Formats: sequence, C-alpha cells, structure tokens
Amino acid sequence: MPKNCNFIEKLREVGLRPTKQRVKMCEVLYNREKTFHFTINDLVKLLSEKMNQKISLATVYNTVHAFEKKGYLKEISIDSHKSYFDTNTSAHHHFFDEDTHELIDCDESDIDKVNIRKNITGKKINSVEVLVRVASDNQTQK
Amino acid sequence: MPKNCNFIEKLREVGLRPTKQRVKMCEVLYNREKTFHFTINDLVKLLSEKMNQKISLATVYNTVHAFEKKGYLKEISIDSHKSYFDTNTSAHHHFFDEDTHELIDCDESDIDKVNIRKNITGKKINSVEVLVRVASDNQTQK
DNA sequence: ATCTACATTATAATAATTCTAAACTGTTGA
DNA sequence: TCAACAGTTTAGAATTATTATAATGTAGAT
Ligand SMILES: [Mn+2]
Ligand SMILES: [Mn+2]
Ligand SMILES: [Zn+2]
Ligand SMILES: [Zn+2]
Repeated sequence: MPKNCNFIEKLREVGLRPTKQRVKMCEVLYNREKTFHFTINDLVKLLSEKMNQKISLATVYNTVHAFEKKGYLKEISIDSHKSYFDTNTSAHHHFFDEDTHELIDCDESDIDKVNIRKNITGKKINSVEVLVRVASDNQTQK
Repeated sequence: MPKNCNFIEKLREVGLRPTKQRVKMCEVLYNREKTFHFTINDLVKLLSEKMNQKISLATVYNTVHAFEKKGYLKEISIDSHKSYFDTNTSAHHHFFDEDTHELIDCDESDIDKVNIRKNITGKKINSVEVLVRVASDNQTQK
C-alpha cells in the first residue's frame, strides 16, 4: 500500500492520471527485482488473477502503449506472431529460450561489445542488439 | 523458361509438386543476385503484378510455410506486427533501415564474431544474431 | 458537492493469418 | 492415351491480435 505512492507520483510525472487500474498495472510491472518480459495477455492474466483487478483488454493495450511512448516500456521483436514488452528500456541483449519461450536479459558482462566494421552509407546506428537463441542441451534434436 | 527446370527439379527433390504457381514463386524468390527479404504481401504483389500469376493468398501462405519447413526460407523477427521472410536461411546479421523498413544482410566482414562469455546453464546456443537499427543521418531526431 | 477533462469499458472494426471444403490439376499406371 | 487419385489451389469463412468508437465513469480542481 505505501509503495503505491511511488507509482502515483511516477504516473503524475508522466502526465497520466493515477487511476486504480494504472497503479495496479505499475505494481505488476515495476514491483519486482528483475526485468519483466511479458505479452499483453500475460499482463491481463496477472492483473485479473493475481491482483484481482478487473480491467478491460483495451485499457491494457492503451496503457501499455502510453508507457511505451513515454519510455517506460520497450517492445521487443522476438516472435513475429506476438508482441513482447520489456521493462528494461535500454538497448540490451537477450537470451531466448526456445523450449519455454522465455526471454532473459543478458548481463553487461555476458557478451562483449559488438564491433560493427561497416555501416550503411548515410545512415547512423540507432541500436545494436544481440539475440542468442538457446535450447535444452540434453535433447535429441537433430 | 529453361531456368525453370532448376526450380521444377528443386521442388521435386523437396517433395512438392512443381505446379505453375510454385514455379513462378520460385522464380520470384530465387531468380536474383542477392538475398531477398519480403513480407507475404510483397510476394503476392510481385506475383500478380510483375509475373502476371494470379494466385490466392492462401496458396502463398501455405507455400511459404512449406518452404520454411523445408529450410528454403527463414522467418525473421524484426517487427512484431509483420512477418518478414528471408531467402538467406543461415544464421546471419542484419541492418534494419528504420526509415524505409528495409532489411539488409550484413556481410561476414561487416561485424566481428560476437563473443558470448556466459550462457544459460543447461542450455546450448542455437544461434547468435545481431540486429543493427539504422536511420537517416541528416535528420532532426532528438 | 459539482464540474470537467480524461480514463475505462464493452463492443465494433480492422488486419494478419489460418482453416475449410469444393473444384482443379499433375502424375501414375492401365 | 487417359481415367483415377492424390495433392493443390481457391474463395471465402473463421480465428486471433490489435485498434477504434462512443457511451459511461471517475480523479482532481473549485
Ligand atoms: Mn505494438
Ligand atoms: Mn509464421
Ligand atoms: Zn530485456
Ligand atoms: Zn537476411
């Protein structure tokens, strides 16, 4: 309960009204130790099942995209069939577990700086991100 | 006309019947110097407008996915809202032009080998791919 | 307490993709 | 050569993810 004050302020700063739906959404998104990777459906389920917050799908979409525009969330393209979002909004690298479909942030130290030798003429580099696809080691998979 | 024989054989080898739709599709996909990156819609348009091959959307989807399963095409996740496919099926790196939404293969020499220092326990690395997002240099974009 | 701008909601609309089932066609072997 | 069959194409329906709409609700100011 007291923690929510942070979120209320946070929302205000960004120009969003701290409604109960948004505060609950903040709790789900940001009350955690580690980066949170999720789909819209993950988030709706967490809100309704774990947080007992009835909320419409449209509100979740709208608010997630509002957060994204404000730089509080980042959309990640890992699977063309689904949108993943990430509470870590910096450019960073990922492991993607192809068994569980889980996204995991790489630590800074996990991957050396990527050296780009040649760029497209007349273009500047906005971001460089690495995706490492991993899968179970002990599986018979040709 | 003589070139098509290659495609007819290619299709046969893979266990697909060399129908005129599939042969035309092969021409569009593989009769080119460089890697081809496309969306399903790009392909349908090329087939109907450039090749004068009337073809249903369902057939394009089915055949593209058949090729994908056979390892003749690879799906690329660049934009969660659209599926891109690639005639280069090896693990490789890309530039993505955020102005034109164009995907461009990196040459081997463009990017140094990516050094992964630490992996997820019990998992093996299936692929390591880099995505470099670029945009116009001379644009006012904060 | 009332007002008002903004938010929430259910529902409709749209877009991408997949499914279905009937019509069609490449291949085989009589 | 040609019927028969199995695989293929097709139009359109169904499904799924996402976005738009417009009526209703509510936070925050006065
Ligand atoms: Mn999106
Ligand atoms: Mn696909
Ligand atoms: Zn992340
Ligand atoms: Zn490519």
